[in-house]
Parts: sequence; C-alpha cells; structure tokens
Amino acid sequence: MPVDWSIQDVARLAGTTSRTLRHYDDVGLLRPSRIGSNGYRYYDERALVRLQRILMLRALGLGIPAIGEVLAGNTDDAHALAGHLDWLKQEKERIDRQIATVETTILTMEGGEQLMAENMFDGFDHTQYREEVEDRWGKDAYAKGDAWWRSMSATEKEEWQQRQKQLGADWIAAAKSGVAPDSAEAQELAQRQFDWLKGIPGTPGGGSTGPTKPYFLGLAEMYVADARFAANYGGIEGATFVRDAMTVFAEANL
Amino acid sequence: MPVDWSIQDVARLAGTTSRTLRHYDDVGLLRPSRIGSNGYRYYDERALVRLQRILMLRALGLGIPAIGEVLAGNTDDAHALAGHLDWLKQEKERIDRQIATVETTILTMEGGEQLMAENMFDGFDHTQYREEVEDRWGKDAYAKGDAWWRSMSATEKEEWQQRQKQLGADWIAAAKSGVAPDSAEAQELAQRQFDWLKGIPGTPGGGSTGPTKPYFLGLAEMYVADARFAANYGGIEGATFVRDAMTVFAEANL
DNA sequence: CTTGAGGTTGACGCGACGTCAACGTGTAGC
DNA sequence: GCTACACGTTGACGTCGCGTCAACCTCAAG
Repeated sequence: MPVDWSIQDVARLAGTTSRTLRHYDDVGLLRPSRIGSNGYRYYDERALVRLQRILMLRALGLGIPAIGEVLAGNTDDAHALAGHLDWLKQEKERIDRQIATVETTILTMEGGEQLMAENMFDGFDHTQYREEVEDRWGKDAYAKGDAWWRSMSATEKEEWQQRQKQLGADWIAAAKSGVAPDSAEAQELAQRQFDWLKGIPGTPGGGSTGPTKPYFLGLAEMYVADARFAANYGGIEGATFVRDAMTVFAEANL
Repeated sequence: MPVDWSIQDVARLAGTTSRTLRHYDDVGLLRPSRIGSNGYRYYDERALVRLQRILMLRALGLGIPAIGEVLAGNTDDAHALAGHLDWLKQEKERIDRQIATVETTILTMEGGEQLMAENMFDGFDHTQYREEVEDRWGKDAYAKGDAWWRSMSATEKEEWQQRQKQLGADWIAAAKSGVAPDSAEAQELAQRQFDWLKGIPGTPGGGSTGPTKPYFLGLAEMYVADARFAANYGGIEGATFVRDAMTVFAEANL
C-alpha cells in the first residue's frame, strides 16, 4: 500500500516547511509523487528519502543547483562537497581579513585619528596630488592607484606607510651624511625606491616590471620641483639629493 | 572655481562604477552636487570626499543603511564598526562550523559509508519506525526528533551512534551473563538507557527531564513486541531482559 | 451550515549593484 | 552639416532561497 503524505505531513516529517517543498517543486528539485485532482501535492517514501538527502546537503551549505547535479547523478557527493569546501575556505579567508581590517580600523580610530578619507591615504596625501598625477599620467593611472590603495587592509596600509616613512628617513639620513648621489649607499636607496614604486599598480610598469624610465625620472624631478613632495625628503636639499641619486640609478639600470 | 566632474569622471577617480553612483543617488546615499538641464549628474569635491568615506565603509563590509546612519551623524564610526565586527565574528563562527561539518562528512564518506539518508540515521533505522513513533506519540514527536538528528554534525552523529551501539552491546552481555533484571548491574544499564533517551528532543520529556514513565514503559514493551527492535538487543530473550530491567527501573525511579 | 485547518497560485521582499535595453547628448573629424 | 563614437539618462530584470502576505478553494468535524 503506497503511502502518500500531504505537503504539511512531509514538512513536519522532514523538519522543514511547506513553502520550501513548494519551492523545490517549482525549481524542479523535488516533484510530488502524485498530484490530486484538487491540485494538492502528495509525496511517497521515495520522495521522502530524496528530500532527506536534499535537506542534508542544504544543511552542509550546498546550493540548490549543486544539489540538483548530485541528485541527477551528474556529480557525486564527494566531488560536490570538495568543491563546496574550497568555496567555504575562501569565504573564511575573506571574513578573517574583514575582521582584521575592521579591528585595526577601530584601533586606529581609538588612537585618536579621524576616520577620514584624507588621512587614510599614504605618506603624502593621496587626493591632494590627484590632479598632478592625472595630468602627468592620465586619469586611469590615478583611479587604478586609488582603487589599489583602498583595496588594502588597514594592516597592509600601515605596513606600506611604514615602509615609505622608513625609506624617506633613510634618504634624509643619507643626504645629511654627505655621501655622493652615485655612491653605493645612495644607489641602494634608489633601488629601494624603485622596488617601492614597483609595488604600486597604476603607475606605468607598476605592479610587475617596475616603473618605466621616463616615469622614474619625472618623479625624481617632481620631488625637487614641488615643495610638498620635497617636504617628505627633508626639504629642497634632501629632495635634490634624492633626485640626483635616482637619476644616476635610472641611467645605469633602466 | 568649483569643479564639477561628470559621473564617469568621479567613478574613475574613486575607483568605482557609474552604475554604483547612480545607485547611491537612487537610495539617497550620495546625491550629485548639481544636475544639468540635460539630466546629467555632476559632483563636486565635497561629494567626492563623501564618496571616499562611503567606499571605505563599504570596503569594511558595512551595508548601505548603516553607512547612511554614520554619514547622517546618527551613529559614529566606532559604534557602527563595533556592531559590524560582532556580525562578522558570528559569520566566522558559522563558516568554521560549516567547514568542520563538511570535512568530517567527506571523511566519513571516504571511510566507505554511503551518504544516504537511511544510513545516516541512528542504530535502528529512523525512517523505518516513523509510523510507529507517530502513532504512539504523534507526528510532531517524530518530526522534532528527526530535525534534531539532522541538525547534528557528522561527528556528533557518529558519537551518538557509538553510544547507542555500546549500550546495546552491554545489554546483550548482561542478558547472557544471567544476572537478574533487578540486579544493580541491570539497573545501571537501565539508567544509561534513560539518560540516552533524555538526549533526544521530541520524545516526551526528552531533552531535559528525561522520558516520562509511560513513554519509558511503552518503549520497553515495544522492544519485546517488535522483532525489529528486539534484534538490537540480541533477539527476543535479550529484549525481554531489557524490558524487565527497564520496568523495574521505571517503577522505582519514575 | 459554520468553522477551522490546510491546500493552491501569484507576487513582493531581501542586498547591492551588474547588465542589457532603448534612447538622448556632447564632441571631434571630415 | 554629417557621421562616429563615447557618454549620459531612466527602466527593469536577475541574483539566492525561501518568508510572508494575499486571495481564494477544499476537506473534515461539530
């Protein structure tokens, strides 16, 4: 005697809702075994077993299409679950990064700094130089660099800023020590400056090969020409030293 | 001279898309500073700064309404981020549990067991006794127990099954050893049986106080009356022993 | 006959946009 | 002035898995 339960019966038996069962019918995941002349859905034991598997896989987090594949026999459980596991781990990574970012952001704010876009940019104010950057290397360059910067976590930003500050400090120290711009010491700093720029997508050559020669030279000139940049290298004298060292480096290596 | 950028300009400057800007306009998060007679949206610097904050908070994972609160001054950044952090941590918990569950499920499957609903149920087949359970204690009882079972992780299920098997084996051993049903040994087993049932929500009293006396006695009788249950206790003789021990226990303690 | 429990289909809502579609506008070269 | 072509507009659907009405029909019990 083939049993058939009403939709509500099945929902209770399986611990789900009738709405869900209707949905599964709509998307073709679980059809009723019989439909009464009044339109009522009735399910038999095979349907119940199928439903059990569906609910299990759903509980494990699989999406409806994926479950459909498994039940159709196109995919086996192990494969589907393995793929799902990968996705879950990616999600975990994402969440973990988010948490770290938010936590450091909160800490930064407690440290008294305002959570304003202006202050979140790198060593020299990012937005302040937007126009120069755009005029010289196009809008896309700025936008890319900007998007790149904003995509970093707070920790990453802090690290990057730290690196930039250290480099600036080293430049200033070198300039004051009186060594020549073509000295090994200065050239090593120029190399670090080059490597640092290499890490910035959006600059010509940035992100992979490193900045192009014209860009590198243009930047060196700008440090001297613009007092706001020069301030990062100990004023006009420091900036001049930096420019000279960078020029020597560019001629020799680019 | 108040600048005003076109929507595309702003999108590039801020590293987002014009669609997003239109969306922010639609939801009232960021209005253009000016709208041309042709309907074009134009933004000024204040709008750009506001956009920077919006994009920052979005990057941190906040939702649009939450950002709206912050920008309206109804909430401060720290508070909003703290609340968001809580939510993120909950998400992390959820994902971690999912990963653990899926991993153990995969391991179980590699161990040769089929990922079939039938085999996922406890010692005696869950579905097979659905009708009895329903007839005796109502449909809700079965549904609750079933939902409870499916909500457990694979490890939990395994543990639970193990416990059940161990208990069954101990009952059989006791029955064969010839001790009396009212002996301390048998009564200890009855106590374990009681505790075991206590862990099953959906049974009358299950989940907290433990099974009720009538339920406990009814169950004992069923073990003898139904060969399928009796099989779990070493056949009719074993089941009889179990029933007698349980009856003594019930009279003495429930 | 009334009532209440349970069944049906249909459609909106959620979140933050991506992605057409259909059509008007600004700018540059010929 | 014409032609391209990039860029602007509004409108609306799709995403994912149901929850949640709404409007209406059906069945069994008192």
